[in-house]
Amino acid sequence: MVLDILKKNQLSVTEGRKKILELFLHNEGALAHADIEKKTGEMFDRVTVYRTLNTFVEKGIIHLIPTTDNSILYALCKDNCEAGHHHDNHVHFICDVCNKTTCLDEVTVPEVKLPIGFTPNHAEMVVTGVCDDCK
Amino acid sequence: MVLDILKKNQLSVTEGRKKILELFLHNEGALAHADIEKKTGEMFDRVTVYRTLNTFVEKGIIHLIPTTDNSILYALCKDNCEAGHHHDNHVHFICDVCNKTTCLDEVTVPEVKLPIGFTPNHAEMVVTGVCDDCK
DNA sequence: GTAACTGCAAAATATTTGCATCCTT
DNA sequence: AAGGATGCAAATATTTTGCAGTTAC
Repeated sequence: MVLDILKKNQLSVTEGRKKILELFLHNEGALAHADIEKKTGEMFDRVTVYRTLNTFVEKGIIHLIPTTDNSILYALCKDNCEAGHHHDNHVHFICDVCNKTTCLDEVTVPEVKLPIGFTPNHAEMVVTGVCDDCK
Repeated sequence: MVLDILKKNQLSVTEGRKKILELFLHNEGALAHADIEKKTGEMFDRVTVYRTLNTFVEKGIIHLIPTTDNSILYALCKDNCEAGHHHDNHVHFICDVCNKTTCLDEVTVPEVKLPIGFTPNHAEMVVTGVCDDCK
């Protein structure tokens, strides 16, 4: 699985990439850079984590989730993402209690009617509240 | 106008707060910390800008706009915001060309049906594309 | 006069870059 | 073997904190 994804994206298979990609595959929900550092411990250099995450975003393996604090959240993209162009228009849910972010893959971002003159390209939606685990 | 807002929120009227609030009032769209520093020049200490923005957010004078890069964008709240609880559920638009962020006050965030177990509290929506100025 | 706000210095944190070395193909 | 990925060091950028001095009310 991990190998398939890396190869499909023409990335050489290294320990760091394998490990970080596994984290995303096993960990339902989104991860921040800090989460990944915590989960990988002393395994890799901090810089490697930065570079790996950037590479994954560029290739369309993971995508960015909008946040209001100044943090960057990453989550796995579903099948139909291509490099540089994502089609992941599903809603993201951030739990106020456990702070975990979940991709609601089955909930698509609704269309909205924009004022005259505005041409939409991509829409993101984030809902906060209480998640299934914390209810 | 500026004075009214500050007094209504029980904030003492200082040069920094007046100036920064004016920036938001005159500058349609959203501002990042860096924008404000640029526009105020050497007027205030960098730390004062940080503290002022935090104060404004706490009081509900401005609100945070979700972004996918790790930056914090601030925009004026409309009338019905209270300290600690915003009712600004309008859509934000970020232009791919000029990069300006606009509050689409007349476009409200649509409701979405969440999976069972999830209880919504607040929803944010960001649309990217080409704005009225750049079309 | 007192409480609150500011500026400065410094610490803590986060991110980027260059380069030599190592690993993948 | 060659190109790409990594680790380390260091430069940059960002944000927070403490404290003394100043200002608003």
